[in-house]
Amino acid sequence: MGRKSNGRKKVDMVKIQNERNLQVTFSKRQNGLFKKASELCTLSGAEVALVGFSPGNKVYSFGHPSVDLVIDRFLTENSQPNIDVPNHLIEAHRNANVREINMDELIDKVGTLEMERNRGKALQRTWRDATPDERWWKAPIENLNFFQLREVAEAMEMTKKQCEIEAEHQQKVHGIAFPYRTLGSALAPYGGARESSSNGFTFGSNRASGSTSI
Amino acid sequence: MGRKSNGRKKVDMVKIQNERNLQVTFSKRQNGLFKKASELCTLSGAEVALVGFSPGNKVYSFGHPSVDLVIDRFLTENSQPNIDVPNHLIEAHRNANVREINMDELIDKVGTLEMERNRGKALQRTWRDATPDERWWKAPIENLNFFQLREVAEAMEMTKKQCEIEAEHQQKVHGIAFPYRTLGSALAPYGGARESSSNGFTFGSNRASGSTSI
DNA sequence: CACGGCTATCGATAGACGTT
DNA sequence: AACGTCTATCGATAGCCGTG
Repeated sequence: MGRKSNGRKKVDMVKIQNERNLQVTFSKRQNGLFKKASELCTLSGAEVALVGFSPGNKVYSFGHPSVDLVIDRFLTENSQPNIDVPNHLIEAHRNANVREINMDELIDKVGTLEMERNRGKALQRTWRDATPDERWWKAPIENLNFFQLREVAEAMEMTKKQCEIEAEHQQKVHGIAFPYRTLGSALAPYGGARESSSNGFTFGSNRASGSTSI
Repeated sequence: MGRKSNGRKKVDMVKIQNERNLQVTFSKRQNGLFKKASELCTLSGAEVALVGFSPGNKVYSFGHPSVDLVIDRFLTENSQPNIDVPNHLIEAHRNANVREINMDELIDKVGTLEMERNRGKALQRTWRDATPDERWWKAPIENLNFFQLREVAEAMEMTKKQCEIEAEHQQKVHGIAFPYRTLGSALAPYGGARESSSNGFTFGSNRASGSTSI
């Protein structure tokens, strides 16, 4: 009986010429790479940041605890030797310190996916013909993949943490109590308590190809 | 006769407890991750930067064309407040059901500022008069009053819950566990140690104690 | 503590095809 | 164009042992 597939075949480690295969391969390996990074973080608790640009120049990134934190740390601990990164960028980035980053991350995470699907080029051809009113802005959370969900959840956790800290501060100053100490207890979708690890996941955020109006 | 090895065995995706195994696994997977990243670059010609800190806080990195170049590009393009989209996200949620509205609330209450980072258009009306370069970087949570914080926290809680539910669903479908019950290690500790970086592979050597942190 | 090597498995994915 | 699905393989690696 004819097999439905000849199965995987070895491939030369050279740039793929076939445009279509390149796209598919990039997509698959892209996910695989993220997964690997994620697993490494989970298994060893290491901090990892992964950023890159697809063949189409779309940005994609992954980070644990977050891309910004890791990059920041990297730049910081690496500033001694020196680096090419313009100082103003480092500073700008640094200004987005922990507290702020969380919220930024959150927004990024949630919006990122949709962003990628809406912005620039992609929008022009991919979704232009499709009814824009029902495409991307349809189904938010539902469309996020597992890793993205984790990222979102974590981003929220961290942000909330900041909220609590900030609230606690305000309480000391204004004397108002904050009712959300350990919200974790508020929900119980799962049976038992779980270990909380974390991973970041962010798909093509901004940027379109060189022809965009950016 | 007696096998020299029982062969590979499946391993749970949770932090490895055995210190030695953790070290070995990190080392192996670390190499694997780099290799994957490298292959992705070769096959698709994508630009990738990978930086991280081992459990022992040693720096390691990989980059094509180089870590610095990619990070630089990432920071640059990420600093450009000219991406537009989050809008849709909001509207999408607005049109959606209750659960999503939470995210709306969240973004509405806290996101305005941060969103400038991703929306050039919004910038025009809300913060156009203010120096964009300092506006959206500054003050997110700090500027919220107690009650706003409460709302934010609550919104996040509900949204997170949705994430968990959704994740639970995905777990059933994809068989991936969702490790988010309570925050736990959302905020990773900051160790010290630096070393290395740039082109190709670079492994951190021996640690340096001084921590730079923020 | 970081690697090199070995074996038996587990996991990732090239190809082909279908779906949104 | 980006993803999901399926099959047959190829590649990565857990567990062990040894070396620098």
